[in-house]
Amino acid sequence: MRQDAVRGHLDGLLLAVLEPAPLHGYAIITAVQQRSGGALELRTGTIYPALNRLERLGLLRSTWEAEGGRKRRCYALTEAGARFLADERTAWQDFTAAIGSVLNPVAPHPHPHGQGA
Amino acid sequence: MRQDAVRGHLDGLLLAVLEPAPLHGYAIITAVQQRSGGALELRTGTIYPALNRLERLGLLRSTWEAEGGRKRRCYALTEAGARFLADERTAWQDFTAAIGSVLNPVAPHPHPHGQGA
DNA sequence: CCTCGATAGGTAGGCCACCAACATATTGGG
DNA sequence: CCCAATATGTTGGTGGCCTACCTATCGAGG
Repeated sequence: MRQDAVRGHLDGLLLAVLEPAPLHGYAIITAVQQRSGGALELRTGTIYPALNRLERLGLLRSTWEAEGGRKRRCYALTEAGARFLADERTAWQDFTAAIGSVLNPVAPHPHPHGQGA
Repeated sequence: MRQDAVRGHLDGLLLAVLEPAPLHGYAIITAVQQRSGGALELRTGTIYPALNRLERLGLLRSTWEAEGGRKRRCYALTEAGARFLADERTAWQDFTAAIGSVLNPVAPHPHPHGQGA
């Protein structure tokens, strides 16, 4: 799959994987990969700027945690983030419905006994 | 809806509306608009370059037709175009499945009485 | 001890598909 | 005559994701 295809839907993906529990960046990548059955492989250059942006927007909140001597930046969904995620889910459904109805239109009456297709 | 959202799916949309019958550019715009229930409004600056590209790729074939004194360039799906459209439909399903499974994961069994999972 | 792969976080620059704006021409109604 | 709708295109800009790169820690193996 073209990785570029996530364009416009990245924010929703990030917020969605953070919904059950906070995660750090590296874990977000693997979570998206696993949830999508390996289809989506986000890059660090993609998610870190996005996570910063989402935090600036108040949709995420990050805290530094120490796992051993290693530092992790853990991202958690805020209430605004949860609301935004709900909107993104609605937008996603509208989007797929729109594209889908063009790509696979409902057949205009296949006509059981007409002078056929 | 962000028009930009069609990014990466435009080719499929164009081929799909040309599947039932050939259309000229202006009619393609209105066809996509109608089929999507008004959600998708493509611009001339979007579709004309795309149509030219698809013709160069051999997925479309165009013919100039005269409606009165007015000239129309009519685009028709080629066999290669029909095959490409089939691939695009498959890719669309894979894409929505991937994003969808991240955005709306199957709930891991709230489970009334088991130590599930 | 040193190296290497996995883990972890991050920046800089490039690409390209789509968009906004513009240009042109015909037809028909007010 | 002028304007809106129909009809086809081009040019330049933008923005979001990717490629490539950099730093650093930890554990395993040589």
